Amino acid sequence: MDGAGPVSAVLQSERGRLLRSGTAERVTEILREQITGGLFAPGVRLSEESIGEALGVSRNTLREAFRLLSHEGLVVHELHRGVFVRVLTAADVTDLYLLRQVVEGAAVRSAARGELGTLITTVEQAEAAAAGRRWGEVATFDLQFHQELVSLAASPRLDSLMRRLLAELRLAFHVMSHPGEFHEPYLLRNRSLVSLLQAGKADEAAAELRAYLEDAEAQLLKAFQQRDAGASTERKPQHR
Amino acid sequence: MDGAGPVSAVLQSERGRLLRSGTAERVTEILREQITGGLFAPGVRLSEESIGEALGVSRNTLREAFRLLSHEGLVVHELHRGVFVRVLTAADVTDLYLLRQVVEGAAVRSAARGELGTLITTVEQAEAAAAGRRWGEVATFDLQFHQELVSLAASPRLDSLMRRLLAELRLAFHVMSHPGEFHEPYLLRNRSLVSLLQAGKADEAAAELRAYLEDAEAQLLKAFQQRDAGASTERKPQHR
DNA sequence: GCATATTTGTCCGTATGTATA
DNA sequence: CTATACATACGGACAAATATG
Repeated sequence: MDGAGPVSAVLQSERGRLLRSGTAERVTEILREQITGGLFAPGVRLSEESIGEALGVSRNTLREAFRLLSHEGLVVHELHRGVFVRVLTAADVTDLYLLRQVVEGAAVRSAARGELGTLITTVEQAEAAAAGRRWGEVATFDLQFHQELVSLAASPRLDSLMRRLLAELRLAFHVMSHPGEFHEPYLLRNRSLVSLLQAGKADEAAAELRAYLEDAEAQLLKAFQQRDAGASTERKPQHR
Repeated sequence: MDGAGPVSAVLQSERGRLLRSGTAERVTEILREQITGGLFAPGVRLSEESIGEALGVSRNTLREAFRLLSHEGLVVHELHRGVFVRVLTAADVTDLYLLRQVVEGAAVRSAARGELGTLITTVEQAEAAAAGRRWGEVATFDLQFHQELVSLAASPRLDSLMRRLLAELRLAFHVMSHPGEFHEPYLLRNRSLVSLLQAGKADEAAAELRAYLEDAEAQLLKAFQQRDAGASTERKPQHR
């Protein structure tokens, strides 16, 4: 056997030991990482039996994890059909970037000179990764930068909202041919954004952010248009 | 027996018939209504056995519903201790109103003259309820007004975010002696808000909204301070 | 501090209904 | 239309942690 797919047996080694945060939570984290990481392609059905067996958890526990992921929007639950990795549409991308504008915009305005140290560190890590052409790390640090940007607002709910937003966005990145390189041209803007924040120029920082988001959205939408244009001719059974 | 508490046996009559949206979803809706409606006091533990028996569902199904409610912030899941109705703090109130400012503010700005018809209707329903001193309806229509305000932004994610925000907020309202009357003084502001929107005066509408939120937050915080001040002397076992 | 009872966490087996080949 | 696969939901079981006396 062992044809369980991309699901690793991470849990197996820890099974039977004392559980710090509950099996369902850990299963949720693992699946979230697998989904946002692209190991499960959008539209793929997540079988209760195969995944449950691969992770060594019962279907009951797995279903609890599915409920959480469904609430986060990473999977879609269809009654009596199962859960499927979310397939984002162009409208979803537009909506996600509207949310980013609202959330990050508010954070920038309220973050006139907070603790910018971690922000600067992250920018430099991203630049170093880009210099080494490690695109995967570039993407990670870029997203981390914007997460930290929101954290300046010191709002727990904005933080978790942003975390979920970025998780969904990672689903969108996978429609592009080179998701990692996507982030590279925006590093300069991240840099100038922190400079403006350091100088206390909140309005200009907000404008810089808006430009960043508009360009990124446009670039993503272009990739989606290409995908949707080729979807009619190619055989890509969306799962039905 | 029948000492199952405030949980009605709504499900019982429908059991066995075809289920349109899954038992777990329906249990979630029922419990959400019971919690936000105040039938379960904040801090109360939701027993799997008693509630499962009262609703006529198995523990597994109930636990799926608990996961959803936990993700919405209405209940808190403590490992090996169970789920408890969320007890909001003053910091939570501040955070919730920060979110409201961000979300509703964005909606007002982007909603320069959308479809204001439903909004006006809701304002008038609220005013009629206030005239009849039906405070429960006043509260319902006031919240509905703000939900519809956000819907002007035409963003599915902002809509669901606002819905969850207001559900959490209803938890906060229950710390006041007369939660219903709380909303009455703000109806005039809702009215003037739509007038400003109709006139296309987006900036003034945003200012009116801000004043609304600041006053409401201050009033809520005052109630929380009274609660916290009396909490030390009275015996109110927070569940531990 | 200890022994006991209660409750949650997790798994398993199974019956039923729904969707799909 | 039938058959098969799978999700849905239930109920029982046991271990582990917590609450109680």
